Amino acid sequence: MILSSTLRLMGQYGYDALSVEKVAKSAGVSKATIYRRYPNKLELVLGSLDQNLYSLPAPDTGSGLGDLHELAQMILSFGLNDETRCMFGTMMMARARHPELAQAMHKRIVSPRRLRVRSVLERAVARGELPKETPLELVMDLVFGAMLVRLARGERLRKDEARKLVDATWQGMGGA
Amino acid sequence: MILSSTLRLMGQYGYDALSVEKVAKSAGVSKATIYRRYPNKLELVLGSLDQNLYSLPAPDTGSGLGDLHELAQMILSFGLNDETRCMFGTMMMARARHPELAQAMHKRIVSPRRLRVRSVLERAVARGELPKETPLELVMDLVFGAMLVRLARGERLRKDEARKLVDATWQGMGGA
DNA sequence: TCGATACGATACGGTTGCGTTTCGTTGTGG
DNA sequence: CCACAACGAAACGCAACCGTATCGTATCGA
Repeated sequence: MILSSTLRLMGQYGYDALSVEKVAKSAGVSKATIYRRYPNKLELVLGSLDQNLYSLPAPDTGSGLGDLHELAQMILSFGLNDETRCMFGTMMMARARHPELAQAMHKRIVSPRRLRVRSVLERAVARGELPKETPLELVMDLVFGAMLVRLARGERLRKDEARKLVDATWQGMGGA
Repeated sequence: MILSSTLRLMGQYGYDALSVEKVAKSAGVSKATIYRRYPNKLELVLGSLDQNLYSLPAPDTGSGLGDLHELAQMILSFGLNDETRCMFGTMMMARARHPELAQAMHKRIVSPRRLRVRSVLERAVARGELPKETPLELVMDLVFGAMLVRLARGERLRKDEARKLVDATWQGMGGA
């Protein structure tokens, strides 16, 4: 409860504006209890990241392009909200003043999702749907990035735009 | 001096961790002087954004693809630093709790750059290098987004990756 | 029943920061 | 030379927050 409240409030306020008092009140817990379990605010937040790690389903439509579309729709449905924006903003800001936090957020939030997408792409390469020399990191950056930049601007990505985005990236990489 | 110091410290600390005292010390000015000119911290920051607006040069290599490469290299050289990351992080976080600030940052930092890229793309369409129905916003999101996501992860984009990125986007959009 | 452990409520000290106020100083125009 | 405006230095009240400490209570096993 403490950790999930922490995570939720992180998505609402970000690290700087998150206070242990808020977590305590939100979790229905005394502040002392929090400090008995976590030595300080940073460790509390790190703990909350360790506990609840986001995940992405692993689509398997039979074709790499189909899988990519599936993933894009998933992200579109669940990953482009205010909490995600706040999380990413916090991660970007944290890299300068709380590198530990930025690293943990990357490890727990970004990496798992990227691994999912990477496995989809690797399967596509193994099938011969994408050239062997395809720069997979770049493909992921294109897809994730386009969504992230929309999120940053506070504008919604439409479904047809997401489709076009994946198609263009796929074709631009020489996909079959 | 006040406004430029504010802008510089914004790129260093972000909005939350920016303090008027820091601005005063950095600008060699009394805190009272700042409050004589700006009613509060938010207005001070908004003023600093109005004063100094970032810009991008307008390349003209003769071909749309060449222009895009030029722009990408520009962004790569000057736009992917810690300050930019902090600014973007602040903008993303601000959208929830200081919409005014997020809007101002978008207007002063993001929009000018996007307009530059858009004019390059429109010229390419006019030349027939890109299809008339090309979704220009999406093209920009792909290019900017891929760079932004690298910035968010704290990883550097290599020059050859930037080239590949632009090439793939161009080809994916059916560019000539 | 008893002792240990965890807990909630609460207050505390210390720090930081916002925005205000006071007061003495500087400088500039008339 | 003087009046006035702008300024710097410094202190202030106020609030938020971090992390600690105190104390009374509840729970639970022996």
